[in-house]
Amino acid sequence: MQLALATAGLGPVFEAAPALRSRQDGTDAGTRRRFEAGEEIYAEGDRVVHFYKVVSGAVRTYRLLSDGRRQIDGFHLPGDIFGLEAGAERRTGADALTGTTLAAFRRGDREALTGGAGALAQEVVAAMLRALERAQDHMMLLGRKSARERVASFLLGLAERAGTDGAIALPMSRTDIADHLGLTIESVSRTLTRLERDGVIALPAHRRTVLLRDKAALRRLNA
Amino acid sequence: MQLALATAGLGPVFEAAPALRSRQDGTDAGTRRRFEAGEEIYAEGDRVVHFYKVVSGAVRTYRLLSDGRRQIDGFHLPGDIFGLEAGAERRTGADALTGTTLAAFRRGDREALTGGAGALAQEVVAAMLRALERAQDHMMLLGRKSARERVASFLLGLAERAGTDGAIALPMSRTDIADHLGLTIESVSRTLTRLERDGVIALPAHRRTVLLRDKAALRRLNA
DNA sequence: CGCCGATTTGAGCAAACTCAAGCAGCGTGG
DNA sequence: CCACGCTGCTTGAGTTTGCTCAAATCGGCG
Repeated sequence: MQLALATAGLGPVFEAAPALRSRQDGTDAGTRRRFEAGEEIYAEGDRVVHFYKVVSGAVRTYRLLSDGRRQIDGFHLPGDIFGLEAGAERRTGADALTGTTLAAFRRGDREALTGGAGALAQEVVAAMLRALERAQDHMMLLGRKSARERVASFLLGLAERAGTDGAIALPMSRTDIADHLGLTIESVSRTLTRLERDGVIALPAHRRTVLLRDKAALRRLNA
Repeated sequence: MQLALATAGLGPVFEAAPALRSRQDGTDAGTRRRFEAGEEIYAEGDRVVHFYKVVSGAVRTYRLLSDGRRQIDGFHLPGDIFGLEAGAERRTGADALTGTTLAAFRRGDREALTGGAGALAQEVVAAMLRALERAQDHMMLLGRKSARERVASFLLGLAERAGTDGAIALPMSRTDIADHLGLTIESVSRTLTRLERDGVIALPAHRRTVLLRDKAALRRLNA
C-alpha cells in the first residue's frame, strides 16, 4: 500500500473514466499469451503474478462454492482488463471461452505502467472503477430482476460492449450464461425461447448467435 | 484520469490491503457531518462532491429500479469508506440507518489526501479494492445461495465486521436486510425464525439483536 | 450416416413470493 | 400508569417462478 498520489491529486481519478485506450497496431506493452478454448488462465488460490488485457477472444472469471456451485462474475471482451486483485492469492478463477490472446502485465512492473505517460496505469484505475460499477449493476440484476429481465439485460449489455449492434455472437455456452445470471441452463434456454416467440429476439439455427429484433422491448425489460 | 503512480509504482497497490488506519482521537482530516436515523446522505443523480468515512453509526448505499425495487449494495460501519464514484453523478443513493457521524472529504481535496504521508489516499485505494471483493462475494450470495445460506453469510459477515463476537446489534430493519440479500421481508423473518428453532441463533425480544449460538453451523451454511 | 455434446422441451416439484392477518415493542397522551 | 395507535416483525395460506429430473432434438464432425 504505497500508492502515491503526488502529481495529480486524487480528484481527477474519480472523475469520468474515459474509454480504454488501446493501440490498434499491437504495440501495447505486456507479453502476449495465447489460450485455447476452455483453457485455464489462472485458478482460485494461485499466487497473483500478472494482470491481463484481452487482445482477442473472451474470458470468464468466476468463483466456486465447495459443492461446485459457480458464479461467473464477469465476461471479458477485447479491451477489457481483468485479473486485478487486492491480495497475494487469486480469489477468482479465469478461463478462456474461445481461442484468446491476452497481454499480460506483471503487477509490479513499473516499466510497463509508467511508459507512455502512464496510459496503462490510467487504464488500470479506470478498469477498477468500471469493475465496481458493473458489479453494482450485476448485484441489482441478481438480487431483484426476473429471469426474463436478467436475460434481456444480459443481451443488451453484451450488444453494447461488443459493439455489434443487432446481431450478437455469443462466445459462451448456456451453462456459462446461467452461472452468470444466477439461473439454471434450462431457465436460460426457456427464457430465450420465449423472447423469440414474442418477437423480441431471433435465434438462428447456429445457437451461438442472437439477433435483437425489438430493442425497445428489451430496454423496457432492462428496468 | 490523471492519477500519478510516480513514487511507489503500481505493484504494492495490489498487494495486501492493510486494515484501515483510523485515528481514535478524532483528528482525522475531513469535515464532520451528522445525520439522523433515516436521513438521506445523497441520492441517485446527485452531483458527486464528497466521499465519506463512517465515524459512528451505519449507512446503507442502494440502487433503485424504476418500479421501486431496491438493491442495497452495502452497509457501511465505522471505519468504512463509501461514496467513491467513477463519474460526476451518483449512481447509488445513501442514507443513514441510525444516528450517524461521517467524515466528509472533497474528492479533489489534495490537502486532506496528502496529509499524514498520504494515509487517507492509501485508505481510499484499499477501500476500492475491498468494495470490489465484497461485491464479488455478494454476487455469489445473490446468484447461487439459498435463503438460509444468505442469512447465515450475512450474520457471519456482520459479526466479523462489527467485531462483536456472538451478539450482533442490527442497525438495519428486516426490509433493509431483505433488499440486501435479494429476498422478501417475510423470507428473512421466516429464515431467522427457523435458524432460531434449530438452535443456530437466538432472537431476544428486542428484535434488533441476534445471538450467534452455533457458529460452526453458520459457517457450514456459509459454504 | 451416426455419434456426441449442447440445447431445448416437458412434467412435476419446491423454494421463495404474495396477500392477508395477527402480534409485539414503544412512544404518546389521556 | 395504562390504554391507544403506530410501525415493524412474525406467521399463515395459497400461488408462482424457476428448479429438478428426464427425454427428445439439434448441430457439428468424423
